[in-house]
Amino acid sequence: MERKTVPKQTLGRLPMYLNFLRTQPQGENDCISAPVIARELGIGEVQVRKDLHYASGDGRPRVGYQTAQLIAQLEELLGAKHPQKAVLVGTGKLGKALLNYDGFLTFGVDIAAGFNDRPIANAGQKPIYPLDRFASYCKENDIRIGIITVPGDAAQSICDRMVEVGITAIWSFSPVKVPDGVFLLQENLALSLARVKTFAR
Amino acid sequence: MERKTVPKQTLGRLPMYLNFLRTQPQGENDCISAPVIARELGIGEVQVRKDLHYASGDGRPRVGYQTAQLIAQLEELLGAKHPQKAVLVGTGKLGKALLNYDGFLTFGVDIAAGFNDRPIANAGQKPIYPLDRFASYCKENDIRIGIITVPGDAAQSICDRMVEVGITAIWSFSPVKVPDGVFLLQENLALSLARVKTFAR
DNA sequence: GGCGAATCGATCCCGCTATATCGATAAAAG
DNA sequence: CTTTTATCGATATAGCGGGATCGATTCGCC
Repeated sequence: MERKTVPKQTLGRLPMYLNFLRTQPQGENDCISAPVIARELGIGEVQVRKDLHYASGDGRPRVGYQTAQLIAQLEELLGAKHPQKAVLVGTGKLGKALLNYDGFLTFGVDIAAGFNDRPIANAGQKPIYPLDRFASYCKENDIRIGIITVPGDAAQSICDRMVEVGITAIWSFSPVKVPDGVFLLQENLALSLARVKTFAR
Repeated sequence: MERKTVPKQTLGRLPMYLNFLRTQPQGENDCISAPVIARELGIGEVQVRKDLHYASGDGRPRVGYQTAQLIAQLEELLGAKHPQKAVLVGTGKLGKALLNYDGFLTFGVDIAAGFNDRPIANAGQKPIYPLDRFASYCKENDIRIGIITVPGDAAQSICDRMVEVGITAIWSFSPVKVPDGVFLLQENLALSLARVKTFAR
């Protein structure tokens, strides 16, 4: 199983498979087939096979893939066993919610610290530092992942600072733009809700 | 300007344009051109024209688009002109963050009230009611949109109650199942962050 | 009024992704 | 042992989105 370039879209779906598989009952040698996964997740059957082929490559006809093995392979490909540290800037309600959510670790991301322009007490376990320690902290800890949960007008400047200290993947809840070479997942909660609205009858 | 199917990717960028345009100074007849927008947002110039064409269709050569008119057209396309009420259940950190976020109104959704199983003070403007008033409130206000921000184990029962009172579109941050005829947008923040991580080098 | 510059909208092309199809294979059934 | 069936992996096809190009149009300037 050598490095073939995994399509971006596929890369985006792999965590979904992993998440689904983990919720499946697994006996010792339980197997699961692509059609089943496809039906559960509402994806095309062929699509699933193609995606999984990037991670596994050994499914058996008539039975599918060994669940436990497939999970392991997905975790390997996604690096879930090698957690990476992330920082979060903007510890308002949303920021705190993310900071204290413990579900990220199961996908190999550890939000190591939060930052805020004003000192704020944190009810949870993660430390919250003032913003002036941001750059030094990121460099010392070799941070590559940044999360932006500040109000819109401050987002871009935070984003720029992140890029400056070497962060290469950003998850932002406010609109920002990044230079080439930096990955950006733009979350738009308002738009999501707007989409929900269009289906309300 | 009649119905053409707007590509999903485009739909994702439209709020970005709207947001940007709203931050622009607008005199009476100020205009803005696609190349300018493209430069500001870091998008291809042609891309911008194509996207805007779905909403507007009347830009003038050498000047561009009338800013105010373009904003209005984008708002129209995004449905911001016909606000609809929604309810939110689960006023933890995430729930409160959404409840007090004022960006939803600009896209045509008004979260009218929050609900919680235990009485909780709200720092913001929106009321938070105990859960036993949920059904009556929804029926009295003809609510069609529900937001679920409760912990995973309680989500399904909340979801069922929503369906029961006539809610037809649900935005959930915990995994739930809905019957046919009810639209569900399943949000999974852990998955999103996992996706971000796969791009961090 | 005519010329040049800038921008729009339309068309074309390319690459990527999704879907459909097909042969191969392994388990199950008879 | 043979047949049937479900599933895999590979290949072919189609559709969509992104980028480039081009003629058309309008404003500024002479």
